[in-house]
Parts: sequence; structure tokens; C-alpha cells
Amino acid sequence: MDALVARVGSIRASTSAAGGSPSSTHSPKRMLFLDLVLSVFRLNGLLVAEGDAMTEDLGLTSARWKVIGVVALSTAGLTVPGIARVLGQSRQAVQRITDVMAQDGLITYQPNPKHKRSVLVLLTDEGKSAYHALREVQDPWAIRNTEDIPVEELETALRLVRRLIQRLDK
Amino acid sequence: MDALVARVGSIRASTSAAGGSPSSTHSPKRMLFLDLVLSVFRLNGLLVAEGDAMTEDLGLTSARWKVIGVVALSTAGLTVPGIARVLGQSRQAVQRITDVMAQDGLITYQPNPKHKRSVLVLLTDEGKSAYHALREVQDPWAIRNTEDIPVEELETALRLVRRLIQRLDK
DNA sequence: GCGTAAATGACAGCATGCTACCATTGTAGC
DNA sequence: GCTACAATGGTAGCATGCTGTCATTTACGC
Repeated sequence: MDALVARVGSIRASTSAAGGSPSSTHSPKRMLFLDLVLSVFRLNGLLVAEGDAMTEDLGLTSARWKVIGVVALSTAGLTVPGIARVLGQSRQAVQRITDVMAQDGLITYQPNPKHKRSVLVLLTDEGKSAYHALREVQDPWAIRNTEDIPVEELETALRLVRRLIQRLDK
Repeated sequence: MDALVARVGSIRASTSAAGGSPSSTHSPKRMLFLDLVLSVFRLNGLLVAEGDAMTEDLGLTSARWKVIGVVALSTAGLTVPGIARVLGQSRQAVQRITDVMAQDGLITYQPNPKHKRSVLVLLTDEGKSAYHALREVQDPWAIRNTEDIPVEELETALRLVRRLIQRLDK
């Protein structure tokens, strides 16, 4: 489906020619940025779809392995708002996912010595094995998708994405 | 909120140390890629939120200005599935957005000489002025967010994102 | 200590995306 | 021309995310 990407690109690129707007600023940077924004939208959708397809045999979804990944890497457990802060999502959205995951036995809520109401989220044994299974498909996937991409390009792109995140998240 | 990004980064970086998994491959590329994936998720959410906030005075949402942008740049109109293909979304999702936009008077459906049922989507006068208003906030926003970023970085990042899109979209 | 602000839980409503399904229209092979 | 396959419209159900609201708990300034 390279044609689609090319199509968006060509449509974008034809903006100045088509002249839909009397705007005078068609700097390369602006075009690059808008292209990048649309591409991030597109890539996000594809990554979610890919992540869902890759882990559906494990009974996971992209929303779930985001939570599992964060919880698995915390040693003492995390609160629901804490997970939300790491993921950059609303605590309500995370709460709903964790509630279902608790029902499914992937995680458990444990009393939090530092807060009477805000309990800690921990992985159950089932959750841990789900995490290991996740790693076993996710790691090869990551390697597969970067084998012919120079490290420098990955670093540059990551740095830029993070800079944009930093700027927008305030 | 750089702390959040740093937190994700540090958590990710501590994977090999924490040793949640016996996986032997902790190559820099794999870590970079997973970091990039999480960052794309994060950036996508921020871009949607920013886009919504930026255009709410215009009565638009991110889903709407995606459609408006695509339709505005087409000369002869586009069918609903056509818009969906350009945006990389399901036609049903686009159809619902366009139906509401038609009710709101932003777009109109016009008979398609090439297809008896698949009508063409065109901007109304109201839709066109919404597009111009969109450009007037979107262009400065794009320029503002790239003024201190080298063109080369933008190009590298865009190239990488497109390469990933190309690979995943098959 | 006290009072106010911030954080959290819980619930509701809404927007956006997906897939599944079926009827209808277009396209292509024969 | 006919038939089979693809594309499209339409509807429905579901998952995920957001904001708003209110009560409760925690944290902080004085």
C-alpha cells in the first residue's frame, strides 16, 4: 500500500500548486512537518493493528500489553494513575483496562502502604507468563523491523519524536 | 512533562538490568525501536489533543480536519472509500464522520457519474471557509513547532516513519 | 494542627476507531 | 450477455480513548 502513502504525499505536495489557500508560506519545513504529522497518525494506526494481531493468540490487545509492559518493569507495583502518567493517558482509561484485566486474572490489586485508597497494580503469575509470551513475539518483531535500518536513523527519529512530545506535553 | 518521557525511557532502559525476561537479545536497535513505538503512541495522542484544541473554535475535531484536508486538496471530489484509502482508515469510520459533517453543512454529497451509489464528497462554502480557517491556525502551528529543528532531522524522521508505514501496511 | 489545593476512585456520556454482516452496484472473465 | 468476484453503502456491536462530575483521601502552606 505504498500507493496510499505516496498519494497523501503527492496531495500534500500539490498544496502549493493547487492553491487551495492564499497562504504565502509554503516553506519546506512546514510541508515536512504536516507530512510527518499525517504519517504519525498513519503509523500509529498500523502499530496498534500490528500489535493487536501479533498478540491476539496470547489474549492480549495493544491496550493491555501497554499496561503489562509498564507494570512488569516496575519492581514495587504502580498505582493506576501512575500507569496513566507513564503512558500519557487519562487515569480513567487505564482504570477501565486494569479492571477488566483484574477480572481476567492478569493483574491483582494490592493494598498500598502509602495510600489508603489508591491500590497497587501487580502482575499475577498468569500476567507474568503473558508478559514473557509477549516478549517472545515482540522482541523478534522489533529486530525484524529494524534489521536494515541504520542505528543513526533510529536515534535521529527517536530524538525528534521525543522533542515534539516534550514540546506538546505542557 | 519531560519526566514522563524520561520515565518511560528509564524503565525501558532498565529492562535488561531488571531482568524480567531471560531473553538474551537486548540489542540497542531493539530498545530503540520499542522506545520509538511507545513514543509514537504518545506523540499520536498529543497531536490529536493538540489538533482538537487548536480547532475547537472552528467547530472542528481532528477527525474532521483530516477529512476536510483531504477533500479540499482534491479537485473533482472523492468518494467515501477514497477518503478512507488516503487516510488509511476503514470506510465505515470515514462514512460516519462525513454523514455528520454533511448534516452540519460542511460537506455535500454529489452524484458520481462513475458510480450510481458511491457519491462524491465536496466541500460546501462553509466547509471551504472552515478549511481556510484551519490553514490559518495550522500553518503557524507547523512553523512554530519546527523553527528550531533542522530540516535534515525532519527529513530523516519522515523517511523512517514512511519506511515503517510501508513495511507494516501490506 | 488547620484549611485549602491536589490526587484518587467511581461513574457517566461521548467521539473515534475497528470488525462483521448483508444488500446493492461495478468489474472482469468466459 | 452471464456469472463470479470486488467494491460500496448501511447498520450494528465492540474496544479504546477523552472529558465532566462528585465524593473521598492525601499533601502542602500557614
